[in-house]
Amino acid sequence: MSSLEQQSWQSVHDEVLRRIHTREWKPGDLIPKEVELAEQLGCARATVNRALRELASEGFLDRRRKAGTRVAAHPVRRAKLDIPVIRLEIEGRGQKYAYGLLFSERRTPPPEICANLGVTAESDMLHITSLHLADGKPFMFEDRWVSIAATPTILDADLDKISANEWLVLHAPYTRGDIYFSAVNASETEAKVLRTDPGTSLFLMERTTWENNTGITSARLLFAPGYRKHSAI
Amino acid sequence: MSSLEQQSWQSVHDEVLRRIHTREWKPGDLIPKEVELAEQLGCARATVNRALRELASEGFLDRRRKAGTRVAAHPVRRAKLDIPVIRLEIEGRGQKYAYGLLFSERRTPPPEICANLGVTAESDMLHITSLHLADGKPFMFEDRWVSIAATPTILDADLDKISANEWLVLHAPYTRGDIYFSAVNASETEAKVLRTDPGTSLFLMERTTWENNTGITSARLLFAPGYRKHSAI
DNA sequence: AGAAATATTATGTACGTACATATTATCTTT
DNA sequence: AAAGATAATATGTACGTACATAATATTTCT
Repeated sequence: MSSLEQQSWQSVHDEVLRRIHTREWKPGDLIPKEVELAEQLGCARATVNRALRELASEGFLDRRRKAGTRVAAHPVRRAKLDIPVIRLEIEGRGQKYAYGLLFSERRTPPPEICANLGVTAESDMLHITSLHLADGKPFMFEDRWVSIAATPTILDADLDKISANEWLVLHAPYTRGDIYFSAVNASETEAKVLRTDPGTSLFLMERTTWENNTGITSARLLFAPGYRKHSAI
Repeated sequence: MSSLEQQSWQSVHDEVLRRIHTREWKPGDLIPKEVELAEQLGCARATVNRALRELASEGFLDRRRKAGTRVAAHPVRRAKLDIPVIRLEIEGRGQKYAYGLLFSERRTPPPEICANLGVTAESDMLHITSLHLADGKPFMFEDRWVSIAATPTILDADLDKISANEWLVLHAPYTRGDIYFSAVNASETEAKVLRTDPGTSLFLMERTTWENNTGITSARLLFAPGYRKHSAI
């Protein structure tokens, strides 16, 4: 509002957000163009541009060349979800992390894994199941398939010492990934591993990652009862 | 790598990411400073700055003034989760949206809501339960508390026509919010509303929002069996 | 030697200019 | 009037310069 001296892109960001919040600019409204705002607020267009770009990426504004900038008609909130290595997630809660490899086998994948990763049924893959513990209690059950063609060095990794989860993050960065969150009833075996009862509701995270259209790994992460994933917005 | 003519911040972004992916720069490594990179890649420092800033916000780099820029030692993936209005989520799937108000009452909140929103037990609040349907089938059961002090105009809203979910997004923008994702077993009443069996595993989203430390609303969104929340990464 | 003051440095940001690009608006042609 | 070509325009981005800021490194003081 006051066009005093130095303006930072943060202050422009906050001022625009204030006008949206107070409904001075309503959803769907066309807001002044960058040059006008810069003049109003007493700063350079680059500064306004940075602020508006930020607000657009946060979902508050819709911007299009020539058409101008509008307040988002249907504000879509973009939650930022941190997906850290499981060890760090557990240690971040102040709990002691432990890990146990349950099973590891080199074989060809079942149909659903082929479909997920886009590989053939004859692919050379590593199938690993493991359990992550927090303060000695089962925390997460990991069932993972890794393409050996995409990451041959995983055969040298000592998966008794370091989890596939962590090894992959450090040695096989990916370019693209998918995550699905859902809820499932524990099967007999899942319940046994996680020391709970069959039928208990469990939080499931399914992750698939690619490096330039080459499927790397597909994992099914099943969390112990009571797990909650948090996100600020 | 080739320091030819025009360079865009995107190309710098991709080149740096390539060096991280190929482990030319390993986790923890200090990378060249902005001026050096700009020289190497044949562009202005501002361009390098934009690219590195982006990579830092994506979690690939850690940057500190004077200390320089390092490849993130523990890559934390930041998934971006879109939280649209339920109506749009359903329509986006190509299904027909419908909505029914189950219950609406003006009363004082129970202790857990007070704790969530940071309000007193004598607060004037609106308690609303409703059902969102996709193609005529129950999709999501919403149990919501709204602070009347924070948003008095909600008393004028016709909550038979527009859901509280959608009304609040359009009329009560918030500055801060929390989301928790988890899995729960359906209770008797929840199962009845969502037309499933008690004990079925359900995906739960708990949202609380504030406007400058004033609690606005706290909602419990319970999704029908089979629901999966997707996120690209 | 240890503490405090000072210099150094890499990132952070602001500004003005210039040009690119996507889209809309306008004008021409048929 | 419909279709196609052309002009106009708001955002997108690149660059160079200048200065701010935070953190580290160095020097000075006790």
